[in-house]
Amino acid sequence: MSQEEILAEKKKAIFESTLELVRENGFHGTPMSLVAKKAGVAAGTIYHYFDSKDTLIIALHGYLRSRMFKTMLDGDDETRDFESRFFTFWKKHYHFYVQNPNALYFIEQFVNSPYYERCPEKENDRCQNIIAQFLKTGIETGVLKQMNLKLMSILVHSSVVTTAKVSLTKKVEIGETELQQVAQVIWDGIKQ
Amino acid sequence: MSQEEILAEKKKAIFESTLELVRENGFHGTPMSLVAKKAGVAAGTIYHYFDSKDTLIIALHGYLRSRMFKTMLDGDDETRDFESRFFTFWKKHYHFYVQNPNALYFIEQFVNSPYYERCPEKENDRCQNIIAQFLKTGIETGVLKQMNLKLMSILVHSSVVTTAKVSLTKKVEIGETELQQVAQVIWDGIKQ
DNA sequence: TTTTCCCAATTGAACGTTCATTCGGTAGGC
DNA sequence: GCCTACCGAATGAACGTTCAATTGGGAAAA
Repeated sequence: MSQEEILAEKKKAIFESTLELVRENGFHGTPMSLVAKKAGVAAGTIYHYFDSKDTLIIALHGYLRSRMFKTMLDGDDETRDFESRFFTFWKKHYHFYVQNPNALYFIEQFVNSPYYERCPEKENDRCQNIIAQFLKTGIETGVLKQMNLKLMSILVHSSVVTTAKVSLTKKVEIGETELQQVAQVIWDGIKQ
Repeated sequence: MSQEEILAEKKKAIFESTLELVRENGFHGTPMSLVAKKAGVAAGTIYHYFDSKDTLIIALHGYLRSRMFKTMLDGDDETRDFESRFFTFWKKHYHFYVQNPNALYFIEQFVNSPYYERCPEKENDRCQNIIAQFLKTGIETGVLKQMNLKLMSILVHSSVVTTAKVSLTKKVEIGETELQQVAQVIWDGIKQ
């Protein structure tokens, strides 16, 4: 095993530990000592990889972003018609969040906190960009309404996030029927 | 001025102070000493009204809820047709959030934090209930799609919140046109 | 091949600070 | 004289961060 892989492993352990603890206890309820313990490293080790707690949290956010990015890209069959591509797309995003609840809650906490202000990638939300790029073709080909692209992307994205949160908190049982219904609502809303 | 009103004034000052500081610095970046200073009271005084910092924050959340509740109820003209009532309703909600950004950000931080788990009013979200009650008549009269009421309410509510956040962060300039557009997307999505 | 040396990785106890909370005391209305 | 509202310095625990010490693997020297 190479030096680099070991390095990556420790870093990853710290990330995973932080992710879980922040989800459970929030930013302020997550002491570095606990992060260290859960990650199986010494407290000082964290500071070998990150300058401070804030840096760690901002880095974790970036790490989650890129993981999400990778997951969300593949599996799009461009030969199919735009409508069914939209539904597949929407549901895939939904499932990603449901399968990664820790990431969802961390990110939601993060973007609503003052951390987000200081976040370098704030402007270039790649996750939003993936959606935007997809919707763009829909608008250009006249399948979707003429509308500010960014605005439409955010609306679609927020519907996914909202539905995932509803599902995870079990406020409403989300089966295949409900999933289809919600996606349909958004589709009917944006289609020309 | 009655005893009660004086009491209300100090309490309110503490609430407002907390609200502003939490919005700016997050929960963990808001020490009680600062809350006290900004509210113009002694640190100990806060503990005359609240058992702990957590209690204060949960109480503030309840306080904001009831203020929102009051604001959002009035101004509905039941004689008009359902569609235009929906648009007025949607926009009124939007404007409330835009005019109370501190409340919006506080609540968004709150509901995504572990505080929310321990929140007694978690189940009975009155704000969601107002929306639900309104949409209910729409579903019953066949103007809206047949769909889980709670789910529809949450979707509508989240679209309002999302749009307000977009507007406040100026990611997209939200004028009357854009506002109408977004409301239209949601309306087209839920209408029968 | 063996020995030496170096440096990055790692440790965890110790430090200094920050912060929530406490508490003894004052003021004033009833 | 009692009770409620209020004060703010003092307290002690918790926490982020530091640092002197240790390890181990690999490169350079022998």
